[in-house]
Amino acid sequence: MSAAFDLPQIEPESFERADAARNRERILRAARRLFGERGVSCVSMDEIAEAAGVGKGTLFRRFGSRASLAAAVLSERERAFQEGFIRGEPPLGPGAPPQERLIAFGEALLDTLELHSELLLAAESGAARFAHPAYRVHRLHVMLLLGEADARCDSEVLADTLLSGFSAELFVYLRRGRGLELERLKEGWRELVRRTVPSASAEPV
Amino acid sequence: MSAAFDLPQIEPESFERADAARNRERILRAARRLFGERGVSCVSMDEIAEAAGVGKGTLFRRFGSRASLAAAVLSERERAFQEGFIRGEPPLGPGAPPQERLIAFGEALLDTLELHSELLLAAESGAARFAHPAYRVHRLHVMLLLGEADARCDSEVLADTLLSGFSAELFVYLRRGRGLELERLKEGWRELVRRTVPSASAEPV
DNA sequence: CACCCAATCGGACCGTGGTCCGGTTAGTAG
DNA sequence: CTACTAACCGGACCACGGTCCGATTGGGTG
Repeated sequence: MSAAFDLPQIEPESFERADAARNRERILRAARRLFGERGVSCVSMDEIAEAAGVGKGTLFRRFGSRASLAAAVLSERERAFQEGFIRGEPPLGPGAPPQERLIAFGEALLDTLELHSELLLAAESGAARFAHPAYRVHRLHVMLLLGEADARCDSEVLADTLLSGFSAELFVYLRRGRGLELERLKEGWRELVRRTVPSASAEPV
Repeated sequence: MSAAFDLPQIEPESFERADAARNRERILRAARRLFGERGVSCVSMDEIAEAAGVGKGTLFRRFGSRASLAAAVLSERERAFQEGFIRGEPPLGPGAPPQERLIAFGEALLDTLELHSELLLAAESGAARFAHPAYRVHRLHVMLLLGEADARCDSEVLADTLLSGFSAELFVYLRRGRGLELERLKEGWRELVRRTVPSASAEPV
């Protein structure tokens, strides 16, 4: 069922020269440090390159764009998160009814946003969000749960629509701009899922 | 009920010198023309300024940012749209049950996106979307309809969540990136509203 | 060890969105 | 008509993300 799940993670490409690997590590370390010290939005790519002791060309060759670098910094956490909802314990992982898993999934996304909204904001800039492999994994996961719960819906469209509520931009607006509590957002998500997705105990057609 | 609706539209600020007004018009005309001729994303602010016969400083003083200029170009259409759902005919305007109005509202948003996705993409860049007065009007409208249909929900959070499905970025991704038909998106929206918002004929608590 | 070439490096370079400030002008008061 | 000032004008200027290409070097081969 949920096989074929060897994730398109962002990895060191096939074979990498020793100096290239060393530079990737240096860059990631420098980025993590500067982002942590001064806030993601206050660090330029030039500064990261300099702090890493590396040319700007190298930085962009390795990571392609600012958004992509931010995503790379987050990739460890993302991998753990994916592990959690693919092979972890219920209700996030397999075993619980799909409605509950969906609720847990959204709550976990909100927790991630709460911790890393700045980085996610950078990572999603432009249309980068939808291009990123992680988004496809999330979408597939939600689609499967939706299909499991209710075969009648257009799970493809519904999955993207539901996920759009977890954009970093919206989160920052609601949380910082409007000052809403995290718990309130979670309750909103629970309520939305309860209304949208039939629970296991509901009518079986 | 839905009084206090004198919209915070983007207007010529209070009093404007004659040359300032002339320049605003020139800029808008030039922007509309260039956007139409070459595509929004292929026109720089420098080019607009030059085509309008105006300095760059003037352009930015008038419109503040690229996003804001794009929004101004769309403001006429937006005003007509607002007219439609505030004072127009049912089912978009007042008179129809809230569930139907909500469906019509979303379909109209999707039509606007279909026609102007490029401009909207530019207008929403950054967090500009939530800052724009038009967004607040849309949110208020959805909140009122939600409250009318079902007092028990957290209409504030739900309104923002539902509206997030109409971001230009998501639309472009679904429509161009994934090639989904417009009608399919509309059907997805209808289905979502049907599930989320109780119809008039449903249980009145 | 010497050779070689593909991969990598780094910093000069570009176009962009956005800011700044000295000079200019519209509109008013006398 | 003149004088005055607040608002406006324009283009030089800045920092940033991203590209390019000549110089360099890793590391396999004979």
